Amino acid sequence: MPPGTRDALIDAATRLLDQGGVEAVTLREVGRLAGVSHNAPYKYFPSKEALLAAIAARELTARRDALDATSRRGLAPEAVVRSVMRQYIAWVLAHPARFKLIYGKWSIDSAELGEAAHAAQEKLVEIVAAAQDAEALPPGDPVRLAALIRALAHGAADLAAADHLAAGGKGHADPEDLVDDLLGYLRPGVPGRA
Amino acid sequence: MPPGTRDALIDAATRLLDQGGVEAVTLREVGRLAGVSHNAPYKYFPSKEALLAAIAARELTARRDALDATSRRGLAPEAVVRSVMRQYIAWVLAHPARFKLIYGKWSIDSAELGEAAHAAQEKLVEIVAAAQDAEALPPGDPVRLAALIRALAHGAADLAAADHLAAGGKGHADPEDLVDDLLGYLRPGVPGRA
DNA sequence: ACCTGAACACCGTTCAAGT
DNA sequence: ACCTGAACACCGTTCAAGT
Repeated sequence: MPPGTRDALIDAATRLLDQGGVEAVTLREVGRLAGVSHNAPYKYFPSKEALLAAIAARELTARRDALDATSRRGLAPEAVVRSVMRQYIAWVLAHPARFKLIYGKWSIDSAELGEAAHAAQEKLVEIVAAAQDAEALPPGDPVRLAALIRALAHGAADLAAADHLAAGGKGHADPEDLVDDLLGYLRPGVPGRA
Repeated sequence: MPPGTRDALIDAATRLLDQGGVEAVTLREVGRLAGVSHNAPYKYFPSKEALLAAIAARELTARRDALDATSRRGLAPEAVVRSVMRQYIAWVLAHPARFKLIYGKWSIDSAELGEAAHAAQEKLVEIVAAAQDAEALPPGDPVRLAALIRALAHGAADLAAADHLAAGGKGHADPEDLVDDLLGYLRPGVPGRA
Protein backbone atom coordinates (compact mmCIF):
# COMPACT_ATOMS: atom_id res chain seq x y z
CA MET A 1 0.00 0.00 0.00
CA PRO A 2 2.25 2.79 -1.27
CA PRO A 3 -0.01 5.74 -0.44
CA GLY A 4 -1.53 4.19 2.68
CA THR A 5 -4.50 5.85 4.27
CA ARG A 6 -2.58 6.67 7.42
CA ASP A 7 0.15 8.55 5.56
CA ALA A 8 -2.43 10.21 3.33
CA LEU A 9 -4.15 11.52 6.44
CA ILE A 10 -0.91 12.90 7.89
CA ASP A 11 -0.05 14.50 4.55
CA ALA A 12 -3.45 16.13 4.24
CA ALA A 13 -3.36 17.38 7.82
CA THR A 14 0.15 18.81 7.34
CA ARG A 15 -1.00 20.67 4.24
CA LEU A 16 -3.91 22.20 6.14
CA LEU A 17 -1.63 23.05 9.06
CA ASP A 18 0.81 24.91 6.82
CA GLN A 19 -1.92 26.79 5.03
CA GLY A 20 -4.12 27.93 7.88
CA GLY A 21 -2.56 27.02 11.19
CA VAL A 22 -3.73 24.35 13.58
CA GLU A 23 -7.27 25.70 13.65
CA ALA A 24 -7.59 24.94 9.94
CA VAL A 25 -6.97 21.25 10.62
CA THR A 26 -10.47 19.77 10.90
CA LEU A 27 -11.09 16.07 10.58
CA ARG A 28 -13.76 16.78 8.00
CA GLU A 29 -11.35 18.68 5.79
CA VAL A 30 -8.54 16.16 6.39
CA GLY A 31 -10.88 13.38 5.30
CA ARG A 32 -11.99 15.29 2.24
CA LEU A 33 -8.37 15.93 1.13
CA ALA A 34 -7.44 12.30 1.75
CA GLY A 35 -10.52 11.02 -0.05
CA VAL A 36 -12.16 9.33 2.92
CA SER A 37 -14.99 10.17 5.26
CA HIS A 38 -14.57 12.52 8.18
CA ASN A 39 -14.35 9.76 10.74
CA ALA A 40 -12.04 7.39 8.91
CA PRO A 41 -9.10 8.91 10.87
CA TYR A 42 -10.40 7.18 14.00
CA LYS A 43 -9.25 3.86 12.54
CA TYR A 44 -5.63 5.13 12.72
CA PHE A 45 -5.60 7.70 15.51
CA PRO A 46 -7.52 7.65 18.78
CA SER A 47 -8.15 11.41 18.55
CA LYS A 48 -7.47 14.47 16.47
CA GLU A 49 -4.67 15.37 18.87
CA ALA A 50 -2.98 12.00 18.20
CA LEU A 51 -3.00 12.85 14.49
CA LEU A 52 -1.36 16.19 15.30
CA ALA A 53 1.22 14.37 17.44
CA ALA A 54 2.07 12.16 14.47
CA ILE A 55 2.72 15.29 12.39
CA ALA A 56 4.94 16.71 15.13
CA ALA A 57 6.91 13.46 15.52
CA ARG A 58 7.47 13.19 11.78
CA GLU A 59 8.68 16.79 11.68
CA LEU A 60 11.10 16.36 14.59
CA THR A 61 12.57 13.28 12.95
CA ALA A 62 13.08 15.26 9.74
CA ARG A 63 14.80 17.99 11.77
CA ARG A 64 17.13 15.46 13.36
CA ASP A 65 17.98 14.08 9.90
CA ALA A 66 18.72 17.62 8.71
CA LEU A 67 21.08 18.15 11.64
CA ASP A 68 22.76 14.88 10.83
CA ALA A 69 23.22 15.81 7.17
CA THR A 70 24.75 19.16 8.08
CA SER A 71 27.18 17.62 10.54
CA ARG A 72 28.42 15.18 7.86
CA ARG A 73 29.10 17.85 5.26
CA GLY A 74 32.76 18.24 6.21
CA LEU A 75 32.49 21.81 7.46
CA ALA A 76 34.65 23.21 10.21
CA PRO A 77 33.02 22.63 13.62
CA GLU A 78 32.17 26.28 14.17
CA ALA A 79 30.64 26.47 10.69
CA VAL A 80 28.47 23.47 11.49
CA VAL A 81 27.14 25.18 14.61
CA ARG A 82 26.41 28.39 12.74
CA SER A 83 24.78 26.53 9.86
CA VAL A 84 22.60 24.51 12.20
CA MET A 85 21.34 27.63 13.97
CA ARG A 86 20.53 29.30 10.67
CA GLN A 87 18.67 26.22 9.52
CA TYR A 88 16.62 26.20 12.71
CA ILE A 89 15.59 29.81 12.13
CA ALA A 90 14.84 29.25 8.45
CA TRP A 91 12.71 26.26 9.38
CA VAL A 92 10.66 28.22 11.92
CA LEU A 93 10.04 31.06 9.49
CA ALA A 94 9.13 28.65 6.67
CA HIS A 95 6.82 26.48 8.78
CA PRO A 96 5.69 28.52 11.79
CA ALA A 97 2.58 26.41 12.34
CA ARG A 98 4.62 23.20 12.61
CA PHE A 99 6.91 24.95 15.09
CA LYS A 100 4.01 26.24 17.17
CA LEU A 101 2.43 22.80 17.11
CA ILE A 102 5.54 20.98 18.33
CA TYR A 103 6.21 23.35 21.22
CA GLY A 104 2.59 24.00 22.08
CA LYS A 105 0.51 22.37 24.78
CA TRP A 106 -0.16 18.63 24.62
CA SER A 107 -2.98 16.96 26.52
CA ILE A 108 -1.78 13.52 25.50
CA ASP A 109 1.78 12.31 25.65
CA SER A 110 2.98 10.42 22.64
CA ALA A 111 6.03 8.23 23.15
CA GLU A 112 6.85 8.69 19.46
CA LEU A 113 6.88 12.46 19.91
CA GLY A 114 9.01 12.36 23.03
CA GLU A 115 11.59 10.07 21.44
CA ALA A 116 11.82 12.16 18.28
CA ALA A 117 12.43 15.28 20.36
CA HIS A 118 15.09 13.52 22.39
CA ALA A 119 16.89 12.27 19.28
CA ALA A 120 17.06 15.75 17.76
CA GLN A 121 18.32 17.23 21.02
CA GLU A 122 21.06 14.61 21.32
CA LYS A 123 22.26 15.28 17.79
CA LEU A 124 22.71 18.96 18.59
CA VAL A 125 24.69 18.12 21.73
CA GLU A 126 27.07 16.02 19.60
CA ILE A 127 27.60 18.94 17.23
CA VAL A 128 28.29 21.35 20.07
CA ALA A 129 30.66 18.91 21.76
CA ALA A 130 32.63 18.53 18.51
CA ALA A 131 32.99 22.31 18.28
CA GLN A 132 34.20 22.39 21.88
CA ASP A 133 36.79 19.72 21.11
CA ALA A 134 38.04 21.91 18.26
CA GLU A 135 38.16 24.85 20.68
CA ALA A 136 35.67 26.73 18.54
CA LEU A 137 33.29 27.00 21.50
CA PRO A 138 34.07 27.50 25.20
CA PRO A 139 34.49 24.43 27.41
CA GLY A 140 31.95 23.15 29.88
CA ASP A 141 28.95 20.81 29.91
CA PRO A 142 27.99 20.34 26.25
CA VAL A 143 24.36 19.67 27.18
CA ARG A 144 24.19 23.03 28.86
CA LEU A 145 25.96 24.93 26.10
CA ALA A 146 23.76 23.26 23.48
CA ALA A 147 20.72 24.35 25.48
CA LEU A 148 21.98 27.94 25.53
CA ILE A 149 22.57 28.03 21.80
CA ARG A 150 19.30 26.37 21.00
CA ALA A 151 17.32 28.58 23.36
CA LEU A 152 18.64 31.67 21.62
CA ALA A 153 17.80 30.37 18.15
CA HIS A 154 14.39 29.25 19.42
CA GLY A 155 13.56 32.57 21.03
CA ALA A 156 14.87 34.70 18.19
CA ALA A 157 12.91 32.69 15.63
CA ASP A 158 9.72 32.70 17.68
CA LEU A 159 9.86 36.43 18.30
CA ALA A 160 10.60 37.05 14.62
CA ALA A 161 7.69 34.83 13.56
CA ALA A 162 5.38 36.70 15.94
CA ASP A 163 6.75 40.03 14.74
CA HIS A 164 7.93 40.95 18.22
CA LEU A 165 11.64 41.34 17.51
CA ALA A 166 12.81 44.93 17.90
CA ALA A 167 9.32 46.45 17.83
CA GLY A 168 9.09 48.72 14.86
CA GLY A 169 10.52 46.01 12.63
CA LYS A 170 13.24 48.15 11.10
CA GLY A 171 15.42 45.13 10.61
CA HIS A 172 17.40 46.44 13.54
CA ALA A 173 17.85 42.87 14.69
CA ASP A 174 17.08 39.91 12.46
CA PRO A 175 17.21 36.50 14.11
CA GLU A 176 20.28 35.68 12.02
CA ASP A 177 22.02 38.74 13.45
CA LEU A 178 21.35 37.52 16.97
CA VAL A 179 22.87 34.15 16.12
CA ASP A 180 26.02 35.85 14.86
CA ASP A 181 26.13 38.07 17.95
CA LEU A 182 25.89 35.10 20.30
CA LEU A 183 28.58 33.14 18.47
CA GLY A 184 30.77 36.24 18.64
CA TYR A 185 30.36 36.51 22.39
CA LEU A 186 31.02 32.78 22.77
CA ARG A 187 34.32 32.84 20.90
CA PRO A 188 36.74 31.44 23.48
CA GLY A 189 39.49 33.68 24.72
CA VAL A 190 38.27 36.71 22.84
CA PRO A 191 36.67 39.33 25.06
CA GLY A 192 33.44 40.96 23.92
CA ARG A 193 32.24 41.01 20.34
CA ALA A 194 35.33 42.26 18.59
CA MET B 1 -19.77 51.12 37.10
CA PRO B 2 -16.94 49.64 39.18
CA PRO B 3 -17.16 46.05 37.96
CA GLY B 4 -18.12 46.94 34.40
CA THR B 5 -19.27 44.22 32.07
CA ARG B 6 -16.29 44.69 29.77
CA ASP B 7 -13.76 44.16 32.54
CA ALA B 8 -15.80 41.29 33.96
CA LEU B 9 -15.62 39.61 30.57
CA ILE B 10 -11.84 40.04 30.35
CA ASP B 11 -11.44 38.77 33.91
CA ALA B 12 -13.56 35.71 33.25
CA ALA B 13 -11.75 34.95 30.00
CA THR B 14 -8.37 35.31 31.68
CA ARG B 15 -9.40 32.89 34.39
CA LEU B 16 -10.47 30.33 31.80
CA LEU B 17 -7.27 30.90 29.84
CA ASP B 18 -5.09 30.24 32.87
CA GLN B 19 -7.02 27.15 33.86
CA GLY B 20 -7.38 25.35 30.55
CA GLY B 21 -5.49 27.17 27.84
CA VAL B 22 -6.95 29.15 24.99
CA GLU B 23 -9.20 26.29 23.93
CA ALA B 24 -11.01 26.49 27.26
CA VAL B 25 -12.02 30.08 26.52
CA THR B 26 -15.49 29.76 25.02
CA LEU B 27 -17.87 32.68 24.83
CA ARG B 28 -20.55 30.60 26.46
CA GLU B 29 -18.36 29.87 29.49
CA VAL B 30 -17.07 33.46 29.61
CA GLY B 31 -20.64 34.70 29.67
CA ARG B 32 -21.62 32.24 32.37
CA LEU B 33 -18.70 33.30 34.61
CA ALA B 34 -19.46 36.97 34.03
CA GLY B 35 -23.16 36.48 34.66
CA VAL B 36 -24.35 37.44 31.19
CA SER B 37 -25.56 35.58 28.15
CA HIS B 38 -23.17 33.96 25.71
CA ASN B 39 -23.48 36.70 23.14
CA ALA B 40 -23.28 39.71 25.41
CA PRO B 41 -19.53 39.93 24.61
CA TYR B 42 -20.44 41.09 21.12
CA LYS B 43 -21.51 44.43 22.57
CA TYR B 44 -17.90 45.04 23.66
CA PHE B 45 -15.77 43.04 21.24
CA PRO B 46 -16.31 42.44 17.54
CA SER B 47 -15.15 38.84 17.85
CA LYS B 48 -13.78 36.29 20.27
CA GLU B 49 -10.30 37.02 18.99
CA ALA B 50 -10.71 40.71 19.88
CA LEU B 51 -11.51 39.66 23.45
CA LEU B 52 -8.33 37.58 23.47
CA ALA B 53 -6.38 40.56 22.12
CA ALA B 54 -7.67 42.65 25.02
CA ILE B 55 -6.31 40.05 27.43
CA ALA B 56 -2.95 40.08 25.67
CA ALA B 57 -2.73 43.88 25.66
CA ARG B 58 -3.60 44.09 29.34
CA GLU B 59 -0.94 41.49 30.13
CA LEU B 60 1.78 43.25 28.11
CA THR B 61 1.00 46.51 29.87
CA ALA B 62 1.33 44.76 33.22
CA ARG B 63 4.69 43.35 32.07
CA ARG B 64 5.90 46.81 31.12
CA ASP B 65 4.87 48.13 34.51
CA ALA B 66 6.75 45.28 36.17
CA LEU B 67 9.88 46.16 34.19
CA ASP B 68 9.46 49.76 35.23
CA ALA B 69 9.11 48.85 38.90
CA THR B 70 12.24 46.71 38.81
CA SER B 71 14.29 49.41 37.12
CA ARG B 72 13.31 51.90 39.85
CA ARG B 73 14.31 49.66 42.72
CA GLY B 74 17.78 51.14 43.02
CA LEU B 75 19.65 47.98 42.07
CA ALA B 76 22.97 48.01 40.26
CA PRO B 77 22.45 48.04 36.48
CA GLU B 78 23.63 44.47 36.00
CA ALA B 79 21.38 43.29 38.82
CA VAL B 80 18.43 44.98 37.13
CA VAL B 81 19.13 43.10 33.90
CA ARG B 82 19.44 39.76 35.69
CA SER B 83 16.33 40.41 37.75
CA VAL B 84 14.33 41.36 34.68
CA MET B 85 15.31 38.16 32.86
CA ARG B 86 14.39 36.04 35.88
CA GLN B 87 11.04 37.77 36.11
CA TYR B 88 10.36 37.08 32.45
CA ILE B 89 11.04 33.37 32.96
CA ALA B 90 8.98 33.22 36.15
CA TRP B 91 6.11 34.91 34.34
CA VAL B 92 6.16 32.42 31.46
CA LEU B 93 6.22 29.44 33.81
CA ALA B 94 3.45 30.89 35.97
CA HIS B 95 1.20 31.88 33.06
CA PRO B 96 2.18 29.80 30.03
CA ALA B 97 -1.20 30.24 28.36
CA ARG B 98 -0.95 34.03 28.48
CA PHE B 99 2.55 33.78 27.02
CA LYS B 100 1.43 31.45 24.22
CA LEU B 101 -1.50 33.72 23.50
CA ILE B 102 0.57 36.88 23.17
CA TYR B 103 3.16 35.36 20.87
CA GLY B 104 0.77 33.16 18.95
CA LYS B 105 -0.84 33.81 15.61
CA TRP B 106 -3.23 36.75 15.24
CA SER B 107 -5.73 37.04 12.43
CA ILE B 108 -6.69 40.55 13.49
CA ASP B 109 -4.28 43.31 14.37
CA SER B 110 -5.16 45.27 17.44
CA ALA B 111 -3.52 48.69 17.75
CA GLU B 112 -3.80 48.36 21.53
CA LEU B 113 -1.85 45.11 21.41
CA GLY B 114 0.86 46.48 19.14
CA GLU B 115 1.37 49.56 21.27
CA ALA B 116 1.55 47.57 24.50
CA ALA B 117 4.19 45.29 22.99
CA HIS B 118 6.18 48.28 21.76
CA ALA B 119 6.09 49.97 25.17
CA ALA B 120 7.39 46.87 26.95
CA GLN B 121 10.15 46.43 24.40
CA GLU B 122 11.26 50.06 24.76
CA LYS B 123 11.44 49.74 28.53
CA LEU B 124 13.80 46.79 28.21
CA VAL B 125 16.03 48.72 25.81
CA GLU B 126 16.32 51.50 28.40
CA ILE B 127 17.38 49.00 31.05
CA VAL B 128 20.00 47.45 28.77
CA ALA B 129 21.33 50.85 27.73
CA ALA B 130 21.74 51.84 31.40
CA ALA B 131 23.74 48.68 32.03
CA GLN B 132 25.91 49.49 29.04
CA ASP B 133 26.55 52.99 30.37
CA ALA B 134 27.70 51.42 33.63
CA GLU B 135 29.96 49.08 31.61
CA ALA B 136 28.12 46.08 33.02
CA LEU B 137 27.23 44.97 29.49
CA PRO B 138 29.28 45.20 26.29
CA PRO B 139 28.87 48.28 24.08
CA GLY B 140 26.94 48.41 20.83
CA ASP B 141 23.40 49.05 19.65
CA PRO B 142 21.22 48.70 22.79
CA VAL B 143 18.23 47.67 20.69
CA ARG B 144 20.20 44.76 19.32
CA LEU B 145 21.68 43.71 22.65
CA ALA B 146 18.25 43.92 24.29
CA ALA B 147 16.89 41.70 21.52
CA LEU B 148 19.65 39.15 22.17
CA ILE B 149 19.00 39.05 25.89
CA ARG B 150 15.27 38.88 25.48
CA ALA B 151 15.44 36.20 22.79
CA LEU B 152 17.43 33.96 25.11
CA ALA B 153 15.02 34.43 28.01
CA HIS B 154 12.09 33.90 25.66
CA GLY B 155 13.51 30.74 24.13
CA ALA B 156 14.69 29.24 27.41
CA ALA B 157 11.31 29.88 29.04
CA ASP B 158 9.34 28.53 26.09
CA LEU B 159 11.42 25.37 25.87
CA ALA B 160 11.15 24.86 29.61
CA ALA B 161 7.36 25.36 29.51
CA ALA B 162 7.11 22.83 26.69
CA ASP B 163 9.44 20.45 28.54
CA HIS B 164 11.94 20.48 25.69
CA LEU B 165 14.95 21.83 27.58
CA ALA B 166 17.73 19.27 27.87
CA ALA B 167 15.59 16.27 26.95
CA GLY B 168 15.51 13.94 29.87
CA GLY B 169 14.67 16.80 32.19
CA LYS B 170 17.40 16.09 34.71
CA GLY B 171 17.62 19.76 35.57
CA HIS B 172 20.81 19.75 33.56
CA ALA B 173 19.87 23.20 32.32
CA ASP B 174 17.15 25.24 33.95
CA PRO B 175 16.14 28.44 32.16
CA GLU B 176 17.63 30.44 35.02
CA ASP B 177 20.96 28.69 34.49
CA LEU B 178 20.96 29.73 30.85
CA VAL B 179 20.33 33.34 31.86
CA ASP B 180 23.32 33.23 34.18
CA ASP B 181 25.44 31.60 31.49
CA LEU B 182 24.59 34.29 28.94
CA LEU B 183 25.31 37.12 31.37
CA GLY B 184 28.63 35.46 32.16
CA TYR B 185 29.59 35.32 28.49
CA LEU B 186 28.49 38.93 28.05
CA ARG B 187 30.65 40.28 30.85
CA PRO B 188 32.78 42.88 29.06
CA GLY B 189 36.51 42.30 28.91
CA VAL B 190 36.33 38.89 30.55
CA PRO B 191 36.91 36.03 28.15
CA GLY B 192 34.68 32.98 28.37
CA ARG B 193 32.58 32.09 31.39
CA ALA B 194 35.18 32.33 34.09
C1' DA C 1 -27.51 51.47 25.26
C1' DC C 2 -27.40 46.86 26.77
C1' DC C 3 -28.93 42.31 26.85
C1' DT C 4 -31.48 37.86 25.63
C1' DG C 5 -33.13 33.50 23.13
C1' DA C 6 -33.55 31.17 18.96
C1' DA C 7 -31.32 29.89 14.99
C1' DC C 8 -27.38 28.68 11.57
C1' DA C 9 -23.33 26.44 10.06
C1' DC C 10 -19.59 24.04 11.89
C1' DC C 11 -16.89 20.95 14.79
C1' DG C 12 -14.97 16.37 17.46
C1' DT C 13 -16.56 12.13 18.73
C1' DT C 14 -19.57 7.93 18.98
C1' DC C 15 -22.05 4.23 17.10
C1' DA C 16 -24.64 1.09 14.38
C1' DA C 17 -24.18 -0.67 10.06
C1' DG C 18 -22.10 -2.06 5.75
C1' DT C 19 -18.22 -4.73 2.81
C1' DA D 1 -10.06 -4.90 8.71
C1' DC D 2 -11.65 -0.71 6.95
C1' DC D 3 -15.00 2.55 5.99
C1' DT D 4 -19.57 5.17 5.96
C1' DG D 5 -23.78 8.02 7.41
C1' DA D 6 -26.54 9.51 11.03
C1' DA D 7 -26.58 11.38 15.37
C1' DC D 8 -25.00 14.04 19.74
C1' DA D 9 -23.22 17.78 22.25
C1' DC D 10 -20.71 21.80 21.53
C1' DC D 11 -19.01 26.04 19.40
C1' DG D 12 -18.75 31.18 17.11
C1' DT D 13 -21.65 34.26 15.08
C1' DT D 14 -26.02 36.55 13.54
C1' DC D 15 -30.41 38.48 14.24
C1' DA D 16 -34.88 39.77 15.71
C1' DA D 17 -36.68 41.15 19.82
C1' DG D 18 -37.03 42.98 24.45
C1' DT D 19 -36.01 46.86 28.26
